[in-house]
Amino acid sequence: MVPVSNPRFQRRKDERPAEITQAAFETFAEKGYANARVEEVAQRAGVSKGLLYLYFRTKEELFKAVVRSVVLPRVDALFAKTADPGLSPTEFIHGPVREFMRQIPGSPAAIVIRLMLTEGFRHPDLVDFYWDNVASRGLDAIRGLIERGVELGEFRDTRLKDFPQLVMSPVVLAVLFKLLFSRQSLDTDGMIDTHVDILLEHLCADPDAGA
Amino acid sequence: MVPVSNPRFQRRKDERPAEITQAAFETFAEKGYANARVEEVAQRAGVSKGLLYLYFRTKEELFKAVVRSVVLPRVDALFAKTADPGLSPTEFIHGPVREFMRQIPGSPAAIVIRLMLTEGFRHPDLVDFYWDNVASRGLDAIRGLIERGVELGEFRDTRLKDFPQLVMSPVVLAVLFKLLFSRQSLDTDGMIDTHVDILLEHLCADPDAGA
DNA sequence: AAGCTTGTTGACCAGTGGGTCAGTAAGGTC
DNA sequence: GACCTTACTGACCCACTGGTCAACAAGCTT
Repeated sequence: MVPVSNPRFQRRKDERPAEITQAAFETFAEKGYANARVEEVAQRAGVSKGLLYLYFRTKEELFKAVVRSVVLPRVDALFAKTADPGLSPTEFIHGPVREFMRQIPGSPAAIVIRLMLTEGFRHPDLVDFYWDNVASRGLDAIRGLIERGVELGEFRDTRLKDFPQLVMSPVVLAVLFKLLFSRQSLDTDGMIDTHVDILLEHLCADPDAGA
Repeated sequence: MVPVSNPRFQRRKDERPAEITQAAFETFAEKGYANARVEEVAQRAGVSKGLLYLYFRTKEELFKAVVRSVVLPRVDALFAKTADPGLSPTEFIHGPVREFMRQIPGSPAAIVIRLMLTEGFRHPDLVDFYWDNVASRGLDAIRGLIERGVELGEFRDTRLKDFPQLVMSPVVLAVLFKLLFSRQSLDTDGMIDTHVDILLEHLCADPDAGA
Protein backbone atom coordinates (compact mmCIF):
# COMPACT_ATOMS: atom_id res chain seq x y z
CA MET A 1 0.00 0.00 0.00
CA VAL A 2 2.88 2.33 -0.60
CA PRO A 3 1.65 5.28 -2.75
CA VAL A 4 4.21 4.67 -5.43
CA SER A 5 1.71 5.68 -8.07
CA ASN A 6 1.41 9.21 -6.69
CA PRO A 7 4.79 10.82 -6.11
CA ARG A 8 4.73 14.28 -4.53
CA PHE A 9 6.82 15.74 -7.31
CA GLN A 10 8.87 14.79 -10.33
CA ARG A 11 12.46 15.69 -10.98
CA ARG A 12 12.57 17.61 -14.23
CA LYS A 13 15.76 19.54 -14.04
CA ASP A 14 15.87 20.48 -17.71
CA GLU A 15 12.36 21.82 -18.02
CA ARG A 16 12.22 23.81 -14.81
CA PRO A 17 14.05 26.98 -15.91
CA ALA A 18 11.84 27.51 -18.94
CA GLU A 19 8.68 26.83 -16.95
CA ILE A 20 9.71 29.23 -14.21
CA THR A 21 10.70 31.83 -16.75
CA GLN A 22 7.31 31.56 -18.43
CA ALA A 23 5.46 31.86 -15.12
CA ALA A 24 7.60 34.85 -14.23
CA PHE A 25 6.79 36.54 -17.52
CA GLU A 26 3.08 36.21 -16.86
CA THR A 27 3.44 37.49 -13.34
CA PHE A 28 5.62 40.43 -14.27
CA ALA A 29 3.26 41.24 -17.10
CA GLU A 30 0.33 41.46 -14.71
CA LYS A 31 1.99 43.04 -11.71
CA GLY A 32 5.18 44.71 -12.83
CA TYR A 33 8.48 43.89 -11.24
CA ALA A 34 8.17 45.41 -7.79
CA ASN A 35 4.67 44.08 -7.18
CA ALA A 36 5.31 40.58 -8.43
CA ARG A 37 5.85 38.12 -5.59
CA VAL A 38 8.49 35.46 -6.06
CA GLU A 39 6.16 33.15 -4.20
CA GLU A 40 3.48 33.68 -6.83
CA VAL A 41 5.88 32.98 -9.66
CA ALA A 42 6.83 29.71 -7.97
CA GLN A 43 3.20 28.75 -7.51
CA ARG A 44 2.36 29.43 -11.14
CA ALA A 45 5.29 27.28 -12.17
CA GLY A 46 4.01 24.54 -9.88
CA VAL A 47 7.18 24.70 -7.85
CA SER A 48 8.34 25.74 -4.41
CA LYS A 49 10.01 29.04 -3.81
CA GLY A 50 13.14 27.25 -2.69
CA LEU A 51 13.53 25.52 -6.02
CA LEU A 52 13.18 28.77 -7.87
CA TYR A 53 16.13 30.08 -5.92
CA LEU A 54 18.11 27.04 -6.95
CA TYR A 55 17.82 28.04 -10.60
CA PHE A 56 17.88 31.83 -10.25
CA ARG A 57 20.11 33.49 -7.72
CA THR A 58 17.92 36.51 -7.09
CA LYS A 59 14.65 38.02 -8.21
CA GLU A 60 16.61 40.38 -10.43
CA GLU A 61 18.39 37.52 -12.18
CA LEU A 62 15.00 35.99 -12.82
CA PHE A 63 13.78 39.22 -14.34
CA LYS A 64 16.72 39.44 -16.70
CA ALA A 65 16.24 35.86 -17.75
CA VAL A 66 12.62 36.62 -18.56
CA VAL A 67 13.43 39.54 -20.78
CA ARG A 68 16.12 37.64 -22.61
CA SER A 69 14.01 34.57 -23.17
CA VAL A 70 11.01 36.51 -24.41
CA VAL A 71 12.79 39.09 -26.50
CA LEU A 72 15.44 37.16 -28.34
CA PRO A 73 13.24 34.62 -30.15
CA ARG A 74 10.83 37.34 -31.26
CA VAL A 75 13.54 39.62 -32.56
CA ASP A 76 15.27 36.86 -34.43
CA ALA A 77 12.00 35.79 -36.02
CA LEU A 78 11.40 39.36 -37.13
CA PHE A 79 14.81 39.87 -38.66
CA ALA A 80 14.42 36.61 -40.51
CA LYS A 81 11.44 38.06 -42.34
CA THR A 82 13.38 41.23 -43.05
CA ALA A 83 15.63 39.35 -45.39
CA ASP A 84 13.04 39.27 -48.18
CA PRO A 85 14.92 40.61 -51.20
CA GLY A 86 12.05 40.34 -53.68
CA LEU A 87 10.39 43.60 -52.73
CA SER A 88 11.23 47.19 -53.53
CA PRO A 89 11.66 49.54 -50.54
CA THR A 90 8.25 51.05 -51.18
CA GLU A 91 6.57 47.69 -51.37
CA PHE A 92 8.49 46.53 -48.36
CA ILE A 93 7.33 49.42 -46.21
CA HIS A 94 3.80 49.20 -47.49
CA GLY A 95 3.71 45.45 -46.85
CA PRO A 96 5.80 43.67 -44.22
CA VAL A 97 6.84 46.77 -42.27
CA ARG A 98 3.30 48.02 -41.97
CA GLU A 99 2.09 44.58 -41.00
CA PHE A 100 4.80 44.33 -38.39
CA MET A 101 3.89 47.70 -36.93
CA ARG A 102 0.26 46.72 -36.74
CA GLN A 103 1.03 43.59 -34.79
CA ILE A 104 3.21 44.95 -32.03
CA PRO A 105 0.45 46.49 -29.92
CA GLY A 106 -1.36 43.45 -28.61
CA SER A 107 1.63 41.16 -28.76
CA PRO A 108 3.95 40.16 -25.90
CA ALA A 109 6.37 42.67 -27.34
CA ALA A 110 4.15 45.40 -25.95
CA ILE A 111 4.51 43.95 -22.48
CA VAL A 112 8.26 43.81 -22.85
CA ILE A 113 8.31 47.43 -23.93
CA ARG A 114 6.33 48.37 -20.88
CA LEU A 115 8.60 46.36 -18.60
CA MET A 116 11.64 48.00 -20.13
CA LEU A 117 10.20 51.43 -19.50
CA THR A 118 8.95 50.59 -16.05
CA GLU A 119 11.99 48.82 -14.66
CA GLY A 120 14.63 49.77 -17.18
CA PHE A 121 16.56 52.44 -15.44
CA ARG A 122 16.98 50.29 -12.38
CA HIS A 123 18.62 47.60 -14.53
CA PRO A 124 21.11 49.39 -16.74
CA ASP A 125 22.73 46.24 -18.06
CA LEU A 126 19.32 45.04 -19.16
CA VAL A 127 18.80 48.27 -21.07
CA ASP A 128 22.16 47.78 -22.75
CA PHE A 129 21.11 44.29 -23.73
CA TYR A 130 17.86 45.59 -25.16
CA TRP A 131 19.59 48.35 -27.03
CA ASP A 132 22.17 46.04 -28.60
CA ASN A 133 19.76 43.28 -29.53
CA VAL A 134 16.55 45.10 -30.36
CA ALA A 135 16.49 48.87 -30.63
CA SER A 136 19.82 49.39 -32.29
CA ARG A 137 19.34 46.59 -34.80
CA GLY A 138 15.82 47.76 -35.63
CA LEU A 139 16.88 51.33 -36.20
CA ASP A 140 19.76 50.20 -38.40
CA ALA A 141 17.38 48.11 -40.47
CA ILE A 142 15.06 51.07 -41.03
CA ARG A 143 17.92 53.39 -41.89
CA GLY A 144 19.31 50.84 -44.32
CA LEU A 145 15.94 50.43 -45.94
CA ILE A 146 15.57 54.16 -46.53
CA GLU A 147 19.07 54.47 -47.87
CA ARG A 148 18.49 51.62 -50.28
CA GLY A 149 15.39 53.39 -51.54
CA VAL A 150 17.39 56.56 -52.06
CA GLU A 151 20.08 54.73 -53.99
CA LEU A 152 17.47 53.13 -56.19
CA GLY A 153 16.04 56.55 -56.92
CA GLU A 154 12.78 55.50 -55.36
CA PHE A 155 12.97 57.83 -52.35
CA ARG A 156 13.94 61.43 -51.92
CA ASP A 157 17.05 62.04 -49.84
CA THR A 158 15.59 63.82 -46.81
CA ARG A 159 16.54 64.11 -43.17
CA LEU A 160 14.17 61.28 -42.29
CA LYS A 161 17.04 58.83 -42.78
CA ASP A 162 18.79 60.50 -39.84
CA PHE A 163 15.83 59.80 -37.58
CA PRO A 164 14.62 56.26 -38.12
CA GLN A 165 12.96 56.60 -34.72
CA LEU A 166 10.30 58.67 -36.42
CA VAL A 167 9.16 55.62 -38.34
CA MET A 168 8.49 53.65 -35.19
CA SER A 169 7.26 56.39 -32.89
CA PRO A 170 3.53 55.89 -33.52
CA VAL A 171 3.92 52.22 -32.66
CA VAL A 172 5.47 53.06 -29.33
CA LEU A 173 2.74 55.59 -28.73
CA ALA A 174 0.05 53.08 -29.59
CA VAL A 175 1.50 50.57 -27.16
CA LEU A 176 1.59 53.10 -24.36
CA PHE A 177 -1.79 54.54 -25.19
CA LYS A 178 -3.52 51.21 -25.06
CA LEU A 179 -1.65 50.32 -21.90
CA LEU A 180 -2.46 53.52 -20.08
CA PHE A 181 -5.77 54.70 -21.49
CA SER A 182 -7.25 51.29 -22.04
CA ARG A 183 -10.62 52.88 -21.37
CA GLN A 184 -10.30 55.10 -24.45
CA SER A 185 -10.61 53.42 -27.77
CA LEU A 186 -7.92 53.97 -30.35
CA ASP A 187 -7.96 52.70 -33.92
CA THR A 188 -4.37 51.53 -33.84
CA ASP A 189 -4.43 50.07 -37.32
CA GLY A 190 -5.94 53.20 -38.79
CA MET A 191 -3.37 55.35 -37.09
CA ILE A 192 -0.49 53.25 -38.32
CA ASP A 193 -1.88 53.17 -41.85
CA THR A 194 -2.22 56.94 -41.85
CA HIS A 195 1.32 57.28 -40.59
CA VAL A 196 2.74 54.93 -43.21
CA ASP A 197 0.85 56.83 -45.91
CA ILE A 198 2.31 60.12 -44.75
CA LEU A 199 5.81 58.68 -44.66
CA LEU A 200 5.63 57.11 -48.10
CA GLU A 201 4.10 60.29 -49.48
CA HIS A 202 7.03 62.17 -48.01
CA LEU A 203 9.63 59.74 -49.29
CA CYS A 204 8.17 59.37 -52.77
CA ALA A 205 7.12 62.96 -53.38
CA ASP A 206 8.17 64.23 -56.79
CA PRO A 207 11.03 66.62 -56.01
CA ASP A 208 10.00 68.85 -58.92
CA ALA A 209 6.37 69.14 -57.89
CA GLY A 210 6.63 71.99 -55.37
CA ALA A 211 9.09 74.68 -56.42
CA MET B 1 20.57 79.56 29.83
CA VAL B 2 17.48 78.27 28.13
CA PRO B 3 18.19 77.75 24.39
CA VAL B 4 15.42 80.04 23.31
CA SER B 5 17.48 81.19 20.37
CA ASN B 6 17.58 77.72 18.84
CA PRO B 7 14.13 76.16 18.61
CA ARG B 8 14.05 72.55 17.44
CA PHE B 9 11.52 73.32 14.74
CA GLN B 10 9.22 76.02 13.45
CA ARG B 11 5.49 75.76 12.92
CA ARG B 12 4.81 76.52 9.28
CA LYS B 13 1.49 74.93 8.60
CA ASP B 14 0.84 76.71 5.32
CA GLU B 15 4.15 75.99 3.65
CA ARG B 16 4.47 72.34 4.63
CA PRO B 17 2.26 70.72 1.98
CA ALA B 18 4.03 72.40 -0.91
CA GLU B 19 7.45 71.62 0.53
CA ILE B 20 6.55 68.00 1.09
CA THR B 21 5.05 67.77 -2.36
CA GLN B 22 8.21 69.16 -3.89
CA ALA B 23 10.42 66.75 -1.97
CA ALA B 24 8.14 63.90 -2.99
CA PHE B 25 8.39 64.90 -6.64
CA GLU B 26 12.18 64.76 -6.49
CA THR B 27 12.15 61.44 -4.71
CA PHE B 28 9.62 59.84 -7.03
CA ALA B 29 11.54 61.19 -9.99
CA GLU B 30 14.72 59.49 -8.84
CA LYS B 31 13.34 56.27 -7.45
CA GLY B 32 9.90 55.70 -8.91
CA TYR B 33 6.90 55.16 -6.73
CA ALA B 34 7.53 51.72 -5.25
CA ASN B 35 11.16 52.40 -4.45
CA ALA B 36 10.65 55.82 -2.93
CA ARG B 37 10.63 55.69 0.87
CA VAL B 38 8.24 57.94 2.70
CA GLU B 39 10.97 58.43 5.26
CA GLU B 40 13.25 59.86 2.58
CA VAL B 41 10.58 62.23 1.34
CA ALA B 42 10.14 63.50 4.88
CA GLN B 43 13.87 63.97 5.33
CA ARG B 44 14.19 65.92 2.11
CA ALA B 45 11.35 68.14 3.22
CA GLY B 46 13.14 68.66 6.54
CA VAL B 47 10.25 67.11 8.38
CA SER B 48 9.45 64.00 10.37
CA LYS B 49 7.56 61.13 8.83
CA GLY B 50 4.75 61.63 11.32
CA LEU B 51 4.13 65.16 10.11
CA LEU B 52 3.97 64.03 6.54
CA TYR B 53 1.16 61.69 7.50
CA LEU B 54 -0.68 64.60 9.07
CA TYR B 55 -0.90 66.31 5.70
CA PHE B 56 -1.24 63.26 3.46
CA ARG B 57 -3.29 60.30 4.56
CA THR B 58 -1.30 57.67 2.64
CA LYS B 59 1.66 57.36 0.34
CA GLU B 60 -0.74 57.04 -2.56
CA GLU B 61 -2.49 60.29 -1.67
CA LEU B 62 0.91 61.93 -1.63
CA PHE B 63 1.68 60.58 -5.07
CA LYS B 64 -1.55 61.92 -6.50
CA ALA B 65 -0.93 65.31 -4.94
CA VAL B 66 2.48 65.38 -6.60
CA VAL B 67 1.14 64.67 -10.04
CA ARG B 68 -1.61 67.23 -9.69
CA SER B 69 0.65 69.95 -8.38
CA VAL B 70 3.26 69.43 -11.09
CA VAL B 71 0.97 68.86 -14.02
CA LEU B 72 -1.77 71.41 -13.58
CA PRO B 73 0.31 74.61 -13.56
CA ARG B 74 2.27 73.46 -16.59
CA VAL B 75 -0.76 72.52 -18.58
CA ASP B 76 -2.56 75.73 -17.79
CA ALA B 77 0.49 77.75 -18.79
CA LEU B 78 0.61 75.91 -22.07
CA PHE B 79 -3.03 76.38 -22.93
CA ALA B 80 -2.71 80.04 -22.11
CA LYS B 81 -0.14 80.40 -24.89
CA THR B 82 -2.36 78.42 -27.22
CA ALA B 83 -4.88 81.22 -27.24
CA ASP B 84 -2.78 83.33 -29.59
CA PRO B 85 -5.20 84.30 -32.37
CA GLY B 86 -2.74 86.31 -34.42
CA LEU B 87 -1.19 83.32 -36.20
CA SER B 88 -2.38 81.19 -39.05
CA PRO B 89 -2.49 77.41 -38.39
CA THR B 90 0.67 76.93 -40.41
CA GLU B 91 2.52 79.62 -38.54
CA PHE B 92 1.15 78.33 -35.28
CA ILE B 93 2.46 74.82 -35.85
CA HIS B 94 5.75 76.06 -37.16
CA GLY B 95 6.17 78.40 -34.20
CA PRO B 96 4.63 77.80 -30.76
CA VAL B 97 3.70 74.15 -31.28
CA ARG B 98 7.17 73.22 -32.46
CA GLU B 99 8.73 75.18 -29.64
CA PHE B 100 6.47 73.43 -27.14
CA MET B 101 7.37 70.02 -28.51
CA ARG B 102 11.05 70.83 -28.28
CA GLN B 103 10.78 71.77 -24.64
CA ILE B 104 8.98 68.77 -23.24
CA PRO B 105 11.93 66.38 -23.19
CA GLY B 106 14.14 67.83 -20.48
CA SER B 107 11.30 69.43 -18.57
CA PRO B 108 9.55 68.06 -15.48
CA ALA B 109 6.75 67.05 -17.82
CA ALA B 110 8.99 64.25 -19.03
CA ILE B 111 9.26 62.91 -15.51
CA VAL B 112 5.54 63.07 -15.06
CA ILE B 113 5.05 61.15 -18.27
CA ARG B 114 7.42 58.49 -17.02
CA LEU B 115 5.66 58.32 -13.68
CA MET B 116 2.32 57.98 -15.40
CA LEU B 117 3.62 55.11 -17.49
CA THR B 118 5.42 53.47 -14.62
CA GLU B 119 2.75 53.66 -11.96
CA GLY B 120 -0.29 54.50 -14.02
CA PHE B 121 -2.05 51.22 -14.22
CA ARG B 122 -1.92 50.81 -10.46
CA HIS B 123 -3.66 54.18 -10.00
CA PRO B 124 -6.59 54.22 -12.40
CA ASP B 125 -8.16 57.35 -10.99
CA LEU B 126 -4.87 59.15 -11.51
CA VAL B 127 -4.88 58.08 -15.14
CA ASP B 128 -8.41 59.40 -15.49
CA PHE B 129 -7.29 62.69 -14.00
CA TYR B 130 -4.39 62.86 -16.43
CA TRP B 131 -6.57 61.98 -19.37
CA ASP B 132 -9.19 64.60 -18.54
CA ASN B 133 -6.76 67.40 -17.75
CA VAL B 134 -3.85 66.79 -20.08
CA ALA B 135 -4.09 64.19 -22.81
CA SER B 136 -7.67 64.73 -23.83
CA ARG B 137 -7.39 68.52 -23.85
CA GLY B 138 -4.15 68.39 -25.79
CA LEU B 139 -5.52 66.07 -28.43
CA ASP B 140 -8.63 68.22 -28.80
CA ALA B 141 -6.47 71.28 -29.27
CA ILE B 142 -4.47 69.64 -32.03
CA ARG B 143 -7.55 68.33 -33.76
CA GLY B 144 -9.15 71.77 -33.58
CA LEU B 145 -6.06 73.36 -35.00
CA ILE B 146 -6.01 71.04 -38.00
CA GLU B 147 -9.71 71.51 -38.63
CA ARG B 148 -9.32 75.26 -38.54
CA GLY B 149 -6.57 74.98 -41.11
CA VAL B 150 -8.82 72.90 -43.33
CA GLU B 151 -11.65 75.41 -43.07
CA LEU B 152 -9.30 78.22 -43.98
CA GLY B 153 -8.21 76.25 -47.04
CA GLU B 154 -4.69 76.17 -45.70
CA PHE B 155 -4.58 72.43 -45.06
CA ARG B 156 -5.69 69.42 -47.02
CA ASP B 157 -8.47 67.38 -45.45
CA THR B 158 -6.67 64.12 -44.68
CA ARG B 159 -7.07 61.39 -42.11
CA LEU B 160 -4.42 63.03 -39.95
CA LYS B 161 -7.16 64.98 -38.20
CA ASP B 162 -8.55 61.66 -36.91
CA PHE B 163 -5.24 60.83 -35.28
CA PRO B 164 -3.90 63.88 -33.48
CA GLN B 165 -1.76 61.44 -31.48
CA LEU B 166 0.48 61.21 -34.55
CA VAL B 167 1.48 64.81 -34.05
CA MET B 168 2.75 64.17 -30.55
CA SER B 169 4.15 60.69 -30.92
CA PRO B 170 7.76 61.72 -31.63
CA VAL B 171 7.73 63.80 -28.48
CA VAL B 172 6.68 60.85 -26.39
CA LEU B 173 9.30 58.75 -28.10
CA ALA B 174 11.97 61.35 -27.44
CA VAL B 175 11.07 61.46 -23.78
CA LEU B 176 11.27 57.71 -23.42
CA PHE B 177 14.39 57.43 -25.52
CA LYS B 178 16.32 59.92 -23.44
CA LEU B 179 15.02 58.35 -20.26
CA LEU B 180 15.91 54.81 -21.23
CA PHE B 181 18.89 55.09 -23.55
CA SER B 182 20.48 58.06 -21.89
CA ARG B 183 23.80 56.64 -22.99
CA GLN B 184 22.88 57.04 -26.66
CA SER B 185 22.76 60.55 -27.98
CA LEU B 186 19.68 61.70 -29.82
CA ASP B 187 19.24 65.03 -31.55
CA THR B 188 15.78 65.62 -30.15
CA ASP B 189 15.38 69.04 -31.69
CA GLY B 190 16.45 67.83 -35.09
CA MET B 191 14.06 64.93 -34.91
CA ILE B 192 11.14 67.14 -33.94
CA ASP B 193 11.98 69.66 -36.64
CA THR B 194 12.07 66.90 -39.23
CA HIS B 195 8.77 65.60 -37.99
CA VAL B 196 7.10 69.01 -38.08
CA ASP B 197 8.42 69.55 -41.60
CA ILE B 198 6.96 66.25 -42.76
CA LEU B 199 3.61 67.04 -41.18
CA LEU B 200 3.36 70.54 -42.65
CA GLU B 201 4.46 69.22 -46.02
CA HIS B 202 1.69 66.65 -45.76
CA LEU B 203 -0.94 69.16 -44.65
CA CYS B 204 -0.01 71.86 -47.12
CA ALA B 205 0.71 69.71 -50.18
CA ASP B 206 -0.95 71.03 -53.29
CA PRO B 207 -3.78 68.56 -53.91
CA ASP B 208 -3.36 69.01 -57.69
CA ALA B 209 0.36 68.32 -57.72
CA GLY B 210 0.31 64.53 -57.82
CA ALA B 211 -2.45 63.12 -60.02
C1' DA C 1 4.27 84.11 32.96
C1' DA C 2 0.72 80.95 33.04
C1' DG C 3 -2.16 78.36 30.11
C1' DC C 4 -3.93 76.61 25.95
C1' DT C 5 -3.92 75.00 21.14
C1' DT C 6 -1.93 72.41 17.80
C1' DG C 7 2.06 71.77 14.67
C1' DT C 8 5.67 68.55 15.23
C1' DT C 9 8.49 64.72 16.76
C1' DG C 10 10.38 60.03 17.03
C1' DA C 11 9.90 55.63 18.97
C1' DC C 12 7.17 52.01 17.90
C1' DC C 13 4.17 48.37 15.56
C1' DA C 14 2.79 44.94 12.18
C1' DG C 15 2.51 43.22 7.61
C1' DT C 16 5.12 41.96 3.82
C1' DG C 17 8.24 39.55 1.04
C1' DG C 18 13.09 38.36 -0.47
C1' DG C 19 16.10 34.95 0.65
C1' DT C 20 17.91 30.55 3.43
C1' DC C 21 18.57 25.83 4.79
C1' DA C 22 17.83 21.47 7.19
C1' DG C 23 15.47 17.86 5.83
C1' DT C 24 12.79 14.77 2.38
C1' DA C 25 12.14 11.73 -1.33
C1' DA C 26 12.64 10.86 -6.46
C1' DG C 27 14.86 7.90 -9.15
C1' DG C 28 19.09 6.34 -10.71
C1' DT C 29 23.22 2.60 -10.01
C1' DC C 30 25.21 -1.64 -8.66
C1' DG D 1 16.67 -4.01 -2.59
C1' DA D 2 20.34 -1.34 -0.45
C1' DC D 3 22.59 2.84 -1.21
C1' DC D 4 23.65 7.33 -2.98
C1' DT D 5 23.11 11.64 -5.31
C1' DT D 6 20.55 15.68 -5.74
C1' DA D 7 16.16 17.87 -7.23
C1' DC D 8 12.92 19.53 -4.39
C1' DT D 9 10.11 21.12 -0.32
C1' DG D 10 8.36 24.27 3.15
C1' DA D 11 8.99 26.25 7.45
C1' DC D 12 11.64 29.83 8.97
C1' DC D 13 14.33 34.31 9.32
C1' DC D 14 14.79 39.10 9.25
C1' DA D 15 15.29 43.48 6.94
C1' DC D 16 12.44 46.83 5.43
C1' DT D 17 8.88 50.19 5.34
C1' DG D 18 4.05 52.08 5.49
C1' DG D 19 1.52 53.74 9.01
C1' DT D 20 0.30 55.10 14.26
C1' DC D 21 0.30 57.63 18.47
C1' DA D 22 1.57 59.43 23.00
C1' DA D 23 4.41 62.97 24.28
C1' DC D 24 6.56 67.45 23.38
C1' DA D 25 7.13 72.25 22.48
C1' DA D 26 6.31 76.50 19.41
C1' DG D 27 4.13 80.46 19.95
C1' DC D 28 -0.34 82.46 20.48
C1' DT D 29 -3.78 84.74 24.02
C1' DT D 30 -4.77 86.83 28.24
